[in-house]
Amino acid sequence: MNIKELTEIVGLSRDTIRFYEREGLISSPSRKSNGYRDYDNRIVVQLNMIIMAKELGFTLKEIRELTELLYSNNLTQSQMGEKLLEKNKQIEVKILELSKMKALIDDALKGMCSYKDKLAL
Amino acid sequence: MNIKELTEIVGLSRDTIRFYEREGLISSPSRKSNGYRDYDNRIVVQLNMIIMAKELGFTLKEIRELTELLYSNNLTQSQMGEKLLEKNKQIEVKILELSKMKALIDDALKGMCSYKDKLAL
DNA sequence: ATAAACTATGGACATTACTCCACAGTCAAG
DNA sequence: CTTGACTGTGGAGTAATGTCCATAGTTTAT
Repeated sequence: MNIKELTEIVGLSRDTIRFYEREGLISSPSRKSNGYRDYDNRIVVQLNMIIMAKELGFTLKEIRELTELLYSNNLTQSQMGEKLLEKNKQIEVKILELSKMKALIDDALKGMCSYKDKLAL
Repeated sequence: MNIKELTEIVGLSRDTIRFYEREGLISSPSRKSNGYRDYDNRIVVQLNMIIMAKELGFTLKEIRELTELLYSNNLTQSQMGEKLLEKNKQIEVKILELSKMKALIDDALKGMCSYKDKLAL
C-alpha cells in the first residue's frame, strides 16, 4: 500500500512515518518501480505498537531498543532474555504507579469534599 | 528547606524545579528574608506526583491541569467530577495498554523458555 | 576576612519529536 | 495534455522540556 493509505489507517502523518523510518523505529519499506514506498500489512501492527508505547511514556529511543530487541537475530538468548525481563519490570512499575494514581482519583471522586487532603498530606 | 535539600530529596535539578515553578506546576514557595526559596514538606509529595505522572506519559500541561483541578476552588463539584472521571478513563486505557505490552513481552520470554537449557540467566 | 558553597535572575542553548516547506517527479481522470 | 492528488528529498521551523551560563548577592567555616 501507498503511504497515504497507511496514514489513514494508523492516524500518523506522512512526515511522522518518514521520520520514524529515518530514526530506525520501522524498517525501510520496499519501493515500487517508481520509487514510492510500498507497505505491507505488518507495518500497521508495528506502528500501533509504537503509538501505544509512546502514550505510555516510552521515548522513541526506548521503543527503538525494544523493537530492535523483538525483531533481532543477533543477540544471544540470554542477552535478549535479560533485556526483556528488564522491560517487563519497567512495565510492571508503570502499572503499579498508574494504579496508585487511579486510587488517588477514585478517592477524590468518592469524597469530593475532602479532596485536597489526599494530595497535600 | 532550601532548594538544594529539595533537589537531594526528589532527585530533580534546581533548574527543573525552578522551571516547574515558572510553568505553574508547583506554586511559588515563600521566601526567606534573604530572598531564598523556602520549601515546606508538602512540595515533596507534589513533586513526586509530577515525576510519576511524567513517567506515565502525561505531559506537563496535563499534569498542571490535573493538579489545578485537585487544588481548585472555582469549579463546581459536577465540573470537577466530570474531569476526574475523564482522567480516570485515560488511566484505565493506559493500564490496559501496558497489560497488552506486558503480554507481548511475556510471550517472547515464554517462547525463549523452550530453549531454557541454553539460558544462563 | 577570605574561600567555599549556596542562592538569585534572565537568557541562551540543547534535545526530542515532530511539522512544514520548496521543489520536483508520477499517476489517474477528464 | 492538463490538472489535481499523490509521492519523493533535503532542510528549516516549532513546541515541549529541560539544562547551562554569566553575573551577582548570602551564608558558613576557617
